[in-house]
Amino acid sequence: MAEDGTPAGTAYAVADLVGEIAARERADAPRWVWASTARLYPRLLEAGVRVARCHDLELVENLLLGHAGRYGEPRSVRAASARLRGEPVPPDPPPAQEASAQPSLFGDDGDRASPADDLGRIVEVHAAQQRAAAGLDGFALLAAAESAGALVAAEMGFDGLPWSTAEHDALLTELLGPRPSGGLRPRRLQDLADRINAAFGPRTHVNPDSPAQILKAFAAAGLPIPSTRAHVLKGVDHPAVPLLLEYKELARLHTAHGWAWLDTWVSGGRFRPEYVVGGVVSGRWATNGGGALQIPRVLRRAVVADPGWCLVVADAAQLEPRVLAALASDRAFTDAAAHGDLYEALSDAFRSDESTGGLPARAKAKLALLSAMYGGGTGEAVQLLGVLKSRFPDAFEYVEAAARAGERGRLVRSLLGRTCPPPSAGWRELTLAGDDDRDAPEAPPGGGRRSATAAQALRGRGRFTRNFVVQATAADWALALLASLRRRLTALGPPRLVFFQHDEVIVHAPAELADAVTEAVRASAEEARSLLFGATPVVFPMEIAVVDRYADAK
DNA sequence: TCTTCACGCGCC
DNA sequence: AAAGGGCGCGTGAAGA
Repeated sequence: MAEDGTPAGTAYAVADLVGEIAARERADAPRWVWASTARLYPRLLEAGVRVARCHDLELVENLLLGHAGRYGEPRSVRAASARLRGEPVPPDPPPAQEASAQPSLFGDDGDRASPADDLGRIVEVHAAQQRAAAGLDGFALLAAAESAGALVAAEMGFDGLPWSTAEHDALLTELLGPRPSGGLRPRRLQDLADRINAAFGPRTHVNPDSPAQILKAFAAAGLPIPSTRAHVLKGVDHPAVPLLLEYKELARLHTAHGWAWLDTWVSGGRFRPEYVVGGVVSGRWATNGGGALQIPRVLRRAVVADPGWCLVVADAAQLEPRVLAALASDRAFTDAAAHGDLYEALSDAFRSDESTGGLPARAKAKLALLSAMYGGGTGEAVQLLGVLKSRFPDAFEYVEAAARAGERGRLVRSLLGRTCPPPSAGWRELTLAGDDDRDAPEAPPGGGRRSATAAQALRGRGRFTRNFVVQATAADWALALLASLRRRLTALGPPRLVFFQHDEVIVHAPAELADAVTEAVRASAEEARSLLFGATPVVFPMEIAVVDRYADAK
């Protein structure tokens, strides 16, 4: 359904739906209203059709449900319609079923309903969503940005990230040895495994892939350790330790991003992951398969532009603390965030403090900020948080308030209204947090001290909501950037968004358009800033590199 | 045998 | 006083 042009809900039959959509798009580029971009848009892309704008009913329904504290309820058009009519709400079809069924292009379930029924529900649900969004500050922008993100995600999955199989294979061979046949370990890994066994003595046999066996072997050697995490191993004096550390690093590369990964995920010189918009409650994207958001740095040399093309790699510098500055409107903090290196600008506040060891002032500022946003703070960070609190009280209070809200079982939201899930029933029971109005969480009604488990649950929820307001607003900003950049790139023609990872984008573009793309990225960052924060003095600088290969960007 | 879990590590 | 957010993935080990 097109949002404008044809009167809403007027059904007319067409012989060639994809062709009709292409024609309408060329004629007046409406905002297409459909059930699910993820299910429907790939079919248009296959047919060579791209659209400028859409309204994704399921994604928006999900945002609205979350805002209402009904996170996780069915989001299909059918379910949304049933809610409006007060009818029983059907569960969402499982993803597997979605994949195997051939859905109608616009509706969410074409096999039982007539197209007219589908259309009726779409019109009804769309109208209800628009009414709901109009009453919520920022929500219309959020809905548009989420929908635009869905278009970007489908397009990036379709276009793929330029990937050199030869470079990838060469890297693996350098680090691991030649590709082994069968399920054998690569030579270098087998070599390390043998030496690890030798280091533990003739009577011990360990599989270095088994944490349990490693723990036993260290215990037998008189060196009990709590886990086999790398930072724990680093503190142990034993000849097997350096070998194990090297083994773990290489084994990780082999299992997660080795030849099997290459065979599975790269074809035709492109890595094509499936991005999942709205896959993370904070608004960050997730991916299905391929681990697109966890590509190890060492593999970035395999991301190579086509001949005559370049990669414009852009990331938002220090995005989350800048978001906090703009959210909190902390005078001293926004001044620091008004230009250049935020941590450096904050350093003065931490420089005079000699009692916290040898960390440079910039590192102290960074540690304090991260602790405030993540809810961390052990040892040195406790003291640095104190500095933050006294020098930047509003910024400090902003995240503290979010943490308190979380501990009381309340919901917190991003700037545009993306809302965290409510705590589980188990959490409420454990923490006696059913009473949202009580104001002293550490002194529960009923007298006795709260159990250690309950205290831990409270703190965990506080950390979550503390981080949520910043991470989710950063995701708001990134989505706005993406939507703006997509529009600008369309105007340029060939350049394509090929990668997006929380605060970083890669555009694949003809070399002669590198400057134009760079300018488009800067303009998009600026547009995202003013869309979210209006006239804030906080800047969101982009670090942009034009390179042939991703590895050369930093 | 299949499923689920904990672990450990990659990215932001 | 202590307090570390969000994910995906492959592995070995335990449970059904």
